[in-house]
Amino acid sequence: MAGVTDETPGLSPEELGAYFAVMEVSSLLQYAVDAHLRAEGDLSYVQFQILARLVDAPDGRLRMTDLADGVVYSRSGLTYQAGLLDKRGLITRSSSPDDERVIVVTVTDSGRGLVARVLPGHVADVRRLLFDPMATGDLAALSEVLGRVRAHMRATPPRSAKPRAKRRGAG
Amino acid sequence: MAGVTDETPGLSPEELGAYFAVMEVSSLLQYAVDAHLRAEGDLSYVQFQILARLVDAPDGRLRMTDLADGVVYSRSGLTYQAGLLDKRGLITRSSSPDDERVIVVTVTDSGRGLVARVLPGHVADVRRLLFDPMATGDLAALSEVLGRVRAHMRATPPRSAKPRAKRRGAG
DNA sequence: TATTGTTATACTCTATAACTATA
DNA sequence: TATAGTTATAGAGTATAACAATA
Repeated sequence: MAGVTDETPGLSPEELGAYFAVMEVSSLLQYAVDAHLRAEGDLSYVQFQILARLVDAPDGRLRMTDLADGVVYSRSGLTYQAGLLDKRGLITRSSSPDDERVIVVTVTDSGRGLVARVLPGHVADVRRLLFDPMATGDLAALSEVLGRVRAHMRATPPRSAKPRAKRRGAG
Repeated sequence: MAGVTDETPGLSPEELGAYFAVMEVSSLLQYAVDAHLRAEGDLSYVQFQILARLVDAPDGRLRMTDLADGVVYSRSGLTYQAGLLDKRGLITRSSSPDDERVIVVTVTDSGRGLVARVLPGHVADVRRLLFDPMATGDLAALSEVLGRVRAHMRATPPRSAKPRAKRRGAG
């Protein structure tokens, strides 16, 4: 892409390289991690993220909306995934006493067990691919840079952020 | 995930944070960029990558295999995407005189035009999301760290790296 | 036989819109 | 009316295996 046009705006060669590096590293990392999760636990990365969030939540419970917010996907997409996890006995769903509209998702022991089973390999993958090649100070540097970027991203809705049934002001 | 088990091996809280940051940043970045490409040029990120690679290649030509290697996907997946791009007149495909098995993919002027048209916005997205929030020195630091990681990844086949065509041993 | 690429096919995933029900 | 979630459905994308053709 370096020579696309003579007036390619904006990105210096270094920036372009950094951008490509981010995308390639994350792509390969996700590919490897996803493959491992599927092989070890028959879980997609999304499913693993859902379970991991639940395992980390107080009492292992979260509302559907909380999960949807975290995993970015649409509500119907989450319903689909939750249906699969439910069918496998990895989670349960029950309506909340406080608000009958709300569905509370809870990880089952089986779900916890599965997470515990795939986690070591998952972590090992991440370590091998992401952290092993790093030099001293790299971790701190990466954390700081990406921390800043992430904070900025979170504060800046993508543009056409469609909070589905939300968004009232702010056109 | 911090408290998954008492003996979660491997990753320190800082490493876990960095890992999550990498995945979240890349995910949001790709989501935003993909949305822009679709809106501006009716191109998926994968399709854009194919075109961008071609635009950057000598004479705007690459073999199918070269493209498949770069985009990671399966050969049939590339054939599918190439079919879509071909149908839209953004690329052409012709067999190589050197090796009749080989299909050479070439970007058309139309394809170049489309890339040129969506590139400014694409670049602007990347700048806004990835580089604007960075502090002085962040770019260099990120490049160095991820450069190392990427080099390591490239040198280390994921695992059962598909030998491209077949696999006979290893079940 | 090995390699390049296509095709047929089945499947996973995601998004949209319509719908139910609760608040 | 607004929110939480589901369902119906349709479409994009991907992987696998069988296939044809060339080396």
